[in-house]
Amino acid sequence: MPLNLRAVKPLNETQTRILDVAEELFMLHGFGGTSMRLLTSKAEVNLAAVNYHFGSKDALIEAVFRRRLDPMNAERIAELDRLERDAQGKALAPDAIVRAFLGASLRMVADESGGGRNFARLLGRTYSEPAKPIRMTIGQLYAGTMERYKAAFERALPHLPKDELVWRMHFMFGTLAYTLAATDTVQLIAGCKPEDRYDAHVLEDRLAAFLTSGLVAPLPGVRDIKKAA
Amino acid sequence: MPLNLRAVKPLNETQTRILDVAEELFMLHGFGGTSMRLLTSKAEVNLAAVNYHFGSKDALIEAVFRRRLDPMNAERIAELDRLERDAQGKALAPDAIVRAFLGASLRMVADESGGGRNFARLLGRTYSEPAKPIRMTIGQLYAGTMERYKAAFERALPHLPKDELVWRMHFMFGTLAYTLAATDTVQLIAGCKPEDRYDAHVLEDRLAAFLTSGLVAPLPGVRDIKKAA
DNA sequence: GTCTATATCATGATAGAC
DNA sequence: GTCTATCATGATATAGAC
Repeated sequence: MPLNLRAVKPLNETQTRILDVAEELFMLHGFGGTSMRLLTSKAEVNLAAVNYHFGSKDALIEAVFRRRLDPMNAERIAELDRLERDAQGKALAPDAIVRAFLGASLRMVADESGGGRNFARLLGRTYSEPAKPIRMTIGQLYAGTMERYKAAFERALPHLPKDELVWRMHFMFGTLAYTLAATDTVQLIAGCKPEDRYDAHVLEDRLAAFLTSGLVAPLPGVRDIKKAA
Repeated sequence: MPLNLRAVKPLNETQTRILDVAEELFMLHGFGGTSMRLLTSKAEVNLAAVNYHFGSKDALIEAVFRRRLDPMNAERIAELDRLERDAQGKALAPDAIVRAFLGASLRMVADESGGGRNFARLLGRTYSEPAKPIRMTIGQLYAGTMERYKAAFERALPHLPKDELVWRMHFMFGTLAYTLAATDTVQLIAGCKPEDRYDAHVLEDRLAAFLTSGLVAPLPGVRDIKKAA
């Protein structure tokens, strides 16, 4: 699936309904597990409508991601821009960078309408999607954002070797992905009060405390020092 | 798929070959994306062999997991037993518990033969598997181990509220799952030296440093204190 | 036990009437 | 734009010869 760089076209009501149902069913059953028959019947559109409006199932998958991911990454970049402007050339605090990165995802989890929440879970799951074209499409949508955040972290953590930073950012993505993918499960296990279950602020505090500590952790001992020598 | 509590039967060569190919193809293409035709032709067994030896595709999936997960969890429990015996009643260090938990997974990544490595990636991916029966099967195979580790962490981190601990353990699983699932990717990105790419010790040091810091992190500030009040 | 051949069904996509 | 009908394909599972 080649990456489509065009801006997302305005959508009519049928297209919106298809996208909404698609992100719910993809989240529940995966891409392969969601048939066009189920999708179109749930969306109350004709079986042929997906092919008419999007061209193919693969193109529909891409449209589902681009509808939310493009604005989400724009938010992340804008937030980093804002922080760097305010810092007037000083390096940012790691905690601030982490929160800037988390914010856009967690606001999506908190989305009252339900659509954003479905997408957040779908997105978390897709980091470990088996189908390579899908992983690559998502990867390309993220590439620019990743470079910006990596540069910010390098300035904030100058003592950290580059490869260690890459690993730690990877760990951070994993934590976030898994949290998005399984939000409902943990919240049940942890016995959250119902009103807090989708409170983005509480979740952001928990994640930021854990991740910031991990990112700024002292370097691993003997074995790594031996490597560095 | 109801959980099968029988011990895994000894396997003949055909069954072993089917399981080996299955874990590779499931890792590469997912469960739904792997057809019995591809699987049996790659394993050089007859199309009917899977149904003859395992009963169905779903039963094969369960067999793939039980073959490796049962011994892996036994290792984790044994390691915790050993640590607690040596500590003679004192609470364990968080770092030691983390390493005990990681060890079994990372030895699997380091498995020279390749089979264990395939399984590790498959396992990482399966934490966010859409199909609920599969998630539940895996969850049940883990349940006992989880309880033991949770109890150990509670003793090691007595100041940590229970629900915060559950979240942080969840974050830990996410990091590990994502690392297992995407091991090849990061190691390429991070530019590891080829000889270190599957060095379980180096990876354990990196993960343990990150995760231990996250687990023992100071509690999140204002908003969480407000909640506790 | 192994294999061939096949039954049965569901899928994604499309042609063509309206 | 929407719908019905249908095609070609590939899936799991099994019956029955050897």
